[in-house]
Amino acid sequence: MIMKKLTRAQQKALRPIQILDAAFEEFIEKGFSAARVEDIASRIGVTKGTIYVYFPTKEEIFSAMVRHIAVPFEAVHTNELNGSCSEQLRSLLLLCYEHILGDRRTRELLRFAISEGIRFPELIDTHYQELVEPILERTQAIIDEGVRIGEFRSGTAPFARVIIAPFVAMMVDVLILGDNRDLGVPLYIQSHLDFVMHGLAVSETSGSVE
Amino acid sequence: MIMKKLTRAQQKALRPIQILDAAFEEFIEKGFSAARVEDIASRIGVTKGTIYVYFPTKEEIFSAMVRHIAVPFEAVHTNELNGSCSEQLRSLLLLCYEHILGDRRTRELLRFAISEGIRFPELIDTHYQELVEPILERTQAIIDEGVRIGEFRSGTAPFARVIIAPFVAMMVDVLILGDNRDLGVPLYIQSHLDFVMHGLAVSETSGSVE
Amino acid sequence: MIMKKLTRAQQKALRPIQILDAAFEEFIEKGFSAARVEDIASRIGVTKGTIYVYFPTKEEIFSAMVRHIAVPFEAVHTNELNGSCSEQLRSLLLLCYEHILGDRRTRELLRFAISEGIRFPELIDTHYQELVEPILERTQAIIDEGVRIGEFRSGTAPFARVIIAPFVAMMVDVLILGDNRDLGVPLYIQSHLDFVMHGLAVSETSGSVE
Amino acid sequence: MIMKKLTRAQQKALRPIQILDAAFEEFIEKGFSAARVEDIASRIGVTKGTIYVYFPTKEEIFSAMVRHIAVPFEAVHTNELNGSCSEQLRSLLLLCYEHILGDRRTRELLRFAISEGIRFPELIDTHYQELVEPILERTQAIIDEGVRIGEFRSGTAPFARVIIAPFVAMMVDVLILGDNRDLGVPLYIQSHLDFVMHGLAVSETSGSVE
DNA sequence: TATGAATGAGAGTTCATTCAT
DNA sequence: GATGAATGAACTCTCATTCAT
Repeated sequence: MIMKKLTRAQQKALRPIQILDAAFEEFIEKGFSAARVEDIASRIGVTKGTIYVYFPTKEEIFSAMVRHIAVPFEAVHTNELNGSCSEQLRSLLLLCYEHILGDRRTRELLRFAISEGIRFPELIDTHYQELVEPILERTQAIIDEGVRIGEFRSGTAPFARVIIAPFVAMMVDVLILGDNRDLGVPLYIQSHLDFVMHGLAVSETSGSVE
Repeated sequence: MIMKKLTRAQQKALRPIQILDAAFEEFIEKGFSAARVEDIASRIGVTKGTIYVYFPTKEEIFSAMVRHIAVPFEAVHTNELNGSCSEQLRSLLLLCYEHILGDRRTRELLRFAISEGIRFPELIDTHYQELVEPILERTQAIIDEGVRIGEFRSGTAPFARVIIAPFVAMMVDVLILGDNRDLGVPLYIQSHLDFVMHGLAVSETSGSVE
Repeated sequence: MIMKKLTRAQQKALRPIQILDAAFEEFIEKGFSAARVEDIASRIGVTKGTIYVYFPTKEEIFSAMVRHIAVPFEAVHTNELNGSCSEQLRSLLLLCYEHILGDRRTRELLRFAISEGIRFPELIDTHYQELVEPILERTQAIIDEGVRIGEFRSGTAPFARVIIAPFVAMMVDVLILGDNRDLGVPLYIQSHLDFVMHGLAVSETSGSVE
Repeated sequence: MIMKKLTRAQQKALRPIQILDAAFEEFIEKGFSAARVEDIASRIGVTKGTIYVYFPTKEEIFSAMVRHIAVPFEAVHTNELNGSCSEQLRSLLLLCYEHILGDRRTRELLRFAISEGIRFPELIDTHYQELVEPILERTQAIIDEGVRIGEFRSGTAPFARVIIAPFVAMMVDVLILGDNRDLGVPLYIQSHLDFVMHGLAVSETSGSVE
């Protein structure tokens, strides 16, 4: 089963992906400027000259890497969400959390948007298009439906952003503290869901709060 | 009133601060690695050499700058919050929002924590100690009190983090998109507050939601 | 008549020549150092590797190219020159001018001698042996004969070099300005010939000039 | 009298000139592409970083060097030429020859025009403006006057270029062979002058030559 | 205190050359 | 014979840092 040697053609098709994966790690650790092309090369056991066979500049490596990791968060659209609107929203949020904790790529895209967005504006667009907007749209759709059928109370406009916010905040925590530390994620998620459900619920006693 | 010439002593006391302010701007725009000591110097009309009179290395400039901008978010502790727990929480959150929109320093500290935290671990500590923890503690205190006196429902533990989250998410948006774009902040804040109040309210009908 | 496919043997025999022709163009445009082996290859629709099948180093390509283009200026010896010595000289000079304007190879050899002669001393020898000396010898022979039979006046020694000089100067102009610009060549040639004839003529009034 | 140490200010004013002089030598020996910035630096005992304090790119060093060496050949205009037109022309040509043999700068400018003119078009302009045109203009002026007063015969138009040509051809010889070889310059000059005088002389016997 | 010329250790990039396919 | 992926040495250019003035 072990195939140490790939054919030339296989190797060639693989190289750009290997490079971008290696670049991903280096850029995360060092940032764009501090990352060295040679270190990217070392990670996959080639010399820096090889990198330049596939990409003309370090900038291009970075941009290509962003495109490489920014796979659209399709699950958010394709996943069939069942049950009441509450249940759908709950499923959607859980889907998001799984996505962070499992997929560094999407999470690190946020880091790049924050740290390199000024120099790579495309990054910002990519981040919003691939991650933020899909989630916001789906969320808002569920809320709207919930409000329409009377399952959720009607309220102030940009609800979706607020409802999604704890998920974003957790991404930030993971980015800063790393995913090996215990951030109390399960309890946090529970709290988030609990809160969302209460916040959206049609309640009689809430009239006087605001 | 115009004081064109400062005494030498004043000048001397001022320089480090000028440098750190200039460094702050450069590090935001370029990041630690890409920022040039010479550009920091240019911003205050001196030359490279002068910077090294006050700081031994670029690393030191960065660290000192972080300490310089990370003024503890004291308002969060000193401000007298009046009224019911709801009102106090509301005041606290509004205080936070004012803090983002008015004070780039605290906001950019978050950027540095995300972008340079790996290389400057102190940054992470600073960010949590100066910004995150004070807010969380005060928030939690209010919630606890609210629960104790029956104003808020009792719920799952890390409530404070969830309640603060929309504020964090907005910081991230401002970091990524800049503060000159219209991010719909007033409405967002209203939505956040509205949501928090409903989520914490003691409601009768919410029993079946989760 | 159309021969799209050459036999392998023909192809093989052709390649080195194709390469040297392509190399000639590249070396003219860029000079030895700046010319890229890959660009030479592109010109004939092959890849770098192919070049190295035929030539071991870039230096060798250059040297071989020089040998390739430095076809001895045989016309200058073989051409039967008829008529008086004046007429012969006139024919010889016209032959040289045709040679410049029609044949870039010889002309560019001069460029290489000037620009790369220091690093490729053989170039200098080649240039003198293939171009300069044949012309000088033939010229001097005609002059000597003219002087001997009293058709030309006798004069100072290195006449041939001086007589040939305008032709050299025109080569230089073409090298510098390119052969697409109008350099007034026909008139220049006329002037050159006119001048040579007067300069060599046995005159009575010229005694006092020097 | 020996001053090993110059003041800072003196040193600084000197540096660019030192660099350009060193660059001149390197560019002559190696050509633009093959010349190394580090070698230019070594020649004046500094490191390559120093070069970049004064010039932003190698291209700029080259261009600045060309401007540096291309001092207009003013002697050709300012020198008072006395005597008959023949004598003036003779003096002018001798002036040119002195200029080649004494001043490498002007001579090497011709080499650069030939070898790097394609990539640095300004070089060509400079060479013509600073060297070629001044000589041609002055020469033509003398010829015209000589013709006007009947000292020279009238002839075909671009006489000046032809008359100057032997001087150009000798420059080329020196460029190719170096100025340490014995090129028989004195005799060549004598022959050139002799030829020019005969070629321009008003002669009775020359009618049948062309 | 401030300067800025000089340094030198890199970093990005290029390209002649090799060699397995 | 032809390819082109890979190499690695070399080169240009950058910039944090030093230090004499």
